[in-house]
Amino acid sequence: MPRAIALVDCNNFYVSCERLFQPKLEGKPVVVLSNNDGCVVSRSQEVKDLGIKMAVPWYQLKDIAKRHGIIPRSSNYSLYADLSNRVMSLLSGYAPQQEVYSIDECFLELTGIHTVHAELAQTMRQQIKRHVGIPVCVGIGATKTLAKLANHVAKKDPRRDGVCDLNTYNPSELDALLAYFPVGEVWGVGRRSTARLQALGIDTVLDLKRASPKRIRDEFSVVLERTIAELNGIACLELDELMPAKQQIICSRSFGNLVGNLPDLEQAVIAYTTRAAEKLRNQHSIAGGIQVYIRTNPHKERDPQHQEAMLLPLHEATDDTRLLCHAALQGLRRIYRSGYAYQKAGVILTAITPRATRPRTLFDDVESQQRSHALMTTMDAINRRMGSGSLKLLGEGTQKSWAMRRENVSPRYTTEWQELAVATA
DNA sequence: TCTGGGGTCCTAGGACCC
DNA sequence: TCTGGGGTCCTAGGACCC
Repeated sequence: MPRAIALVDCNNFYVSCERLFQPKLEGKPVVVLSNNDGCVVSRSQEVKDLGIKMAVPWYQLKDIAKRHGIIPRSSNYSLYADLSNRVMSLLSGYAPQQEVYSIDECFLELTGIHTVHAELAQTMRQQIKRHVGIPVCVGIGATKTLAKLANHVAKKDPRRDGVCDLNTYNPSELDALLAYFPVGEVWGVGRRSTARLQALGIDTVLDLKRASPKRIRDEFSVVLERTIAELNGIACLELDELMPAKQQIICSRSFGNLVGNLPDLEQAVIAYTTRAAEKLRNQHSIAGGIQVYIRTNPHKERDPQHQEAMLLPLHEATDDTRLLCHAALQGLRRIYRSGYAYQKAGVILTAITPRATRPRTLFDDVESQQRSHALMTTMDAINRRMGSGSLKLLGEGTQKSWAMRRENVSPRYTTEWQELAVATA
């Protein structure tokens, strides 16, 4: 029995979440926008049919949106995360192994499950539709890369009813299918590689499957070499079940309005560092360094441009918001230049290690470490109970001139008491 | 006027060591 | 004129993903 891996992927996930609580959006062209209502990050089928591409800036669509009545929604990540958890939890019951790959998709290990896989996949789809309300498609193949491709087929071809199992194809049927898809559809082949592959005459997925692994490795990378093996049914990528601790934690955001003065940048950097430190403590880690960066808007080519980053090593790894903020602010003050209109700032926690294995040194101030830990634990507990941001450092400020714009936001139906959806059946 | 955010992996090159 | 070689660790940057 061959290896069988399924990829389950939610259809137009964010749009589907919005529709769940606003049925009047059903059948209408809907987009979900990124922070600051900047770019399109999720499109309903109606919008895809209009030829609108992913990640297009919203302001460029104002005309076409008006003509076709496209409805914009600001992104609402707490709602999406909650619905994602429900979908993943249901799917975990279908296989001995599950890898949650992103907010809207997961891999399932179906090898050794002695039912017709396509039927099992239909059962999954129906159960998720009934119990959560989100439509999904399922692709099945001998490797992750083939499962991804199968999912793509399931989504594109309406006759397949949302499921495609490539393991049921014989070799020549499979190759015929692969010859139909352009090489850029393959997982791991991005824009750059697509152009370079085409220059070598590798246009379709089948061309890549038959390409010389050695040549591809020499001219591209080991990553693409592995992709060729995966297309040939040789699994190189295993399922990662437990989410490993993050090796870096990023918190960055574009501002709602451009920011020129240092105090506002400091507020933003404190807010981002606070968020990053919470994530760090959530995974029980400490960070050995923090990088801070700021940049002007690169799209405004005529404006004076400045972008700079600085990595601050900490002489002692920590998860203390105060110490991390202190370092981040030091860095910010050194890279900041007056006279520029900054559009974005961010912090990256690096050199992350588990808190439990923190090395002890002669100079450790154990008592102050314990005090710090107690304070942070209390702060996290209060924020969990009273709502994120209830307790924070003074420097973060309360008048956020830099905060993002969200003009079309829907309520957080499932995670905030005040915004709870009331059943009106 | 208005162009996202958060990650991973790989590679090349520099610093440093013996 | 001649200017080792091999190893490790770290960082920056590229490419990709959703």
